Amino acid sequence: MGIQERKRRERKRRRRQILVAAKKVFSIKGFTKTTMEDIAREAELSPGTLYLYFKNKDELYASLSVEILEHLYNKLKRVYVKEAQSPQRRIDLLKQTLFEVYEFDPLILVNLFHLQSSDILKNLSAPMLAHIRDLSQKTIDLIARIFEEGVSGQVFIEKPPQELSNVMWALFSGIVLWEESKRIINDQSVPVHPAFDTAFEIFSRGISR
Amino acid sequence: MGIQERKRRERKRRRRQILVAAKKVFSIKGFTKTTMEDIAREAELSPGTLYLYFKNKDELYASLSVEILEHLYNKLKRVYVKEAQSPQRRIDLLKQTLFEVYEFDPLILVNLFHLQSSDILKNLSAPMLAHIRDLSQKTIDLIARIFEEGVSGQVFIEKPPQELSNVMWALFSGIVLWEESKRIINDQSVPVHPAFDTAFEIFSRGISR
Amino acid sequence: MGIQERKRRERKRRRRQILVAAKKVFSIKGFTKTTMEDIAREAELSPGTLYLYFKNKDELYASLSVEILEHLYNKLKRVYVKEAQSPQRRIDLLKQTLFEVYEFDPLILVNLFHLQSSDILKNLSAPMLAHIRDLSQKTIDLIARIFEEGVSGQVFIEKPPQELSNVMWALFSGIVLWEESKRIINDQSVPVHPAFDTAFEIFSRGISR
Amino acid sequence: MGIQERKRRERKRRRRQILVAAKKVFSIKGFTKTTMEDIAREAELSPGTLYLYFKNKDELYASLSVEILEHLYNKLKRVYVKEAQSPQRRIDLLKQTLFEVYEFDPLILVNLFHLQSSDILKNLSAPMLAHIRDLSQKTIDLIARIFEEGVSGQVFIEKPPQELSNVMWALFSGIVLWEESKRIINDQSVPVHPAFDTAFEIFSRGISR
DNA sequence: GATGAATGAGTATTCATTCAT
DNA sequence: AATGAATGAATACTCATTCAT
Repeated sequence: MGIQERKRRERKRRRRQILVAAKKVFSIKGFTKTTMEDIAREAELSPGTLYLYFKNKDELYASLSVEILEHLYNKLKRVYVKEAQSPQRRIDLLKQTLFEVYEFDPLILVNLFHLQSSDILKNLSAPMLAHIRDLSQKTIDLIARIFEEGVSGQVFIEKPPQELSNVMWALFSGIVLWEESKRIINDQSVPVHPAFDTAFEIFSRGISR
Repeated sequence: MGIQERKRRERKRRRRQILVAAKKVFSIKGFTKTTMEDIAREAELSPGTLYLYFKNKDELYASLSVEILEHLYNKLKRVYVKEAQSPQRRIDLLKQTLFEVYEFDPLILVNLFHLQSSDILKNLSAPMLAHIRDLSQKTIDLIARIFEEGVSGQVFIEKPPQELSNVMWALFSGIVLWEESKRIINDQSVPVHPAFDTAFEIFSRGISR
Repeated sequence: MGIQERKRRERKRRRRQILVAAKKVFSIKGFTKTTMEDIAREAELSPGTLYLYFKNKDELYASLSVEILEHLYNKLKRVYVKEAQSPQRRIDLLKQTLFEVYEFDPLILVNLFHLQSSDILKNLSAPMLAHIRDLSQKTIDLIARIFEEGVSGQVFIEKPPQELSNVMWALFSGIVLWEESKRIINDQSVPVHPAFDTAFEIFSRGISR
Repeated sequence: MGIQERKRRERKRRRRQILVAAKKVFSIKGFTKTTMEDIAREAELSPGTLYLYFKNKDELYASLSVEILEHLYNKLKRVYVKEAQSPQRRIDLLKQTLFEVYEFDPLILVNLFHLQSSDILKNLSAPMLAHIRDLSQKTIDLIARIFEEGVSGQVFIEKPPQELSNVMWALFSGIVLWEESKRIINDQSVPVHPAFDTAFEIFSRGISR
């Protein structure tokens, strides 16, 4: 292992060290209330060092979400690549992958939504921004393709798009997600209401017996 | 109408004037970048006046979401109250109500998620906080009840809770919502991918043909 | 006196209060070592207040020089305007004016040189920058005209060097040097005004034909 | 040549390499905006190395001016030393020398003025400071002597103003101004050398008896 | 009630300087 | 000698909030 390689690894280790500290502090104090000094202290580094690895606070914050998105995308690629798999099997793997991501960071949704706010996006470097856009686009495409193939292979029923169904579904699920996020943030053991198991089905299908 | 009453109305009018201005500025500049002076200017009032009607910036921001939640809850109450209605009809009214709310403020989801962040919650007055908790609990209960009655009346199929299905569903829908929010924020007419119409169904039911 | 007028005066008084404090601290500690808090403390105001009257530290610094330039220009205008005066008399008044400026702020040359540095110029607002350029151009033009007319009218008479001539010569040449340094820094090919060839002679010798 | 000698030369070469880089970057970005890393990059060295050759940023900056002052002083010494030369010839050589310095660094006046600011002087090491004071004193003395002897020997003859006289005059007066500004800043009662009363006349007119 | 000038606490960011390798 | 990663002190500037009028 050359000296170059050793340095590269050392650098990666530091980056990780900072990200771990940042994730911890952000999830406790929230984005605004967290100071760069808080993170530095948690990482046992000086404030200045943080800026050797991340352009600014926003970019450090965004990097946390990017990490998970990358993980998700790479996992999904592997799900999709294996030719032999049936659409049904792919759905199962998709679910499993999503759950893994969730276990790694239960706040992923809250963070992604916050990342979306113009507050943060405007301070990111162009490459970082492009990377995020590209990554989320490819992830969405991949997920969509899994379902499309199921439909075209006639394994899944094709359901004609319903007027506004997506938006309404999004609103409905958003409200439930909001409940869910309260549970996560406050770390209370209040489960989502069980009635929603049925609700999701009905609402998204627009079907009843 | 007594002088007391006139004052009360005047006071309500001012409050509304501020909320309208706040909503406008917040949705353009985001929470952090919006200053109290921005809002004051938009409302054609002085900064000091804002504090006669709202305890602080966080409480002003939260009030916007509370307004919509109150609107949603009141609508849903009316949906539920009418005894004669069938569960199916109630679902339809629920969808319609949600869409109304969406039209009133497409950013509602983003705002609710932001409100959830500990950043803001910690600055709210106790009564305000209690009000929000109460309101969201009652709203969720109401929605749940609509589905429960459909199930107990055997109008809807009862679906046994699947292990983790809620969480996975939330993750999946969260990612799609994230896409949707990009569309709203950037005001582009990129619709959610049509494949998701089928995806929602499959994913939430865990069922295929 | 209306309320408007009273406010305008109050505002002007505050501005002056800040400038006086700034001049004092700057001349003791130099530009870089002086902090905005130093100035605020000296002016018995809070740091934030400084920014209600000056866009930033650079603009506050520049305003000090602008003030003197304005004073100089206005004095010189009066010198020039009185039609009946002889060129000789105008030279005397010019010397007197320069000496007044010197007495008001002996550091004027150093400040003008520093102001000239790209460090500061780049942070000034466009109007401020334009004002400075305009003011210095007009001042230089005015001085040049005084000598031109004396020469073309062939009215100077010889006199022995006067006491203080060095200081006055320094002030005069400093202004021309300032012009020259601008030329050097901006790499523009605007030569020093040719009238100064004669001006130097007359000014330094106190002699004319 | 011993190993000692080789090392000494190598050391000098590095020093020069740094000064060349520093001069280039300082003249582009100005003192404050130039970082030590900028200079290191330009010199193709590491930041740490700069500190092996210069105590700190201020001392590096000052060294640039010292270099030129040394050059000027050495040249002038040679002008003066040759006994046989006439005062007139000495004036010509003085002019020529000043112009050389000007060509080497047109920003010399600006730099000297900046060096004069208390900002920088306070950070210099005692020997460096003494060296600067000594050097400038001796340079001024030398120039003064040239004029004194010309006057006392009654040997100047009249000449018409020469091309470039403005620039040369500026250089000359700049040095005196620099002296004058030191006096002002340090509040010392060292008057400008009286010989300059005559010097100004001769130098600016290009005339002698 | 309304104002808006003044406040001053709070923080992201920079960069000269150091020192282990 | 040279490196350059790490340091951490230093500070301009912002803006939510207050309060005398």
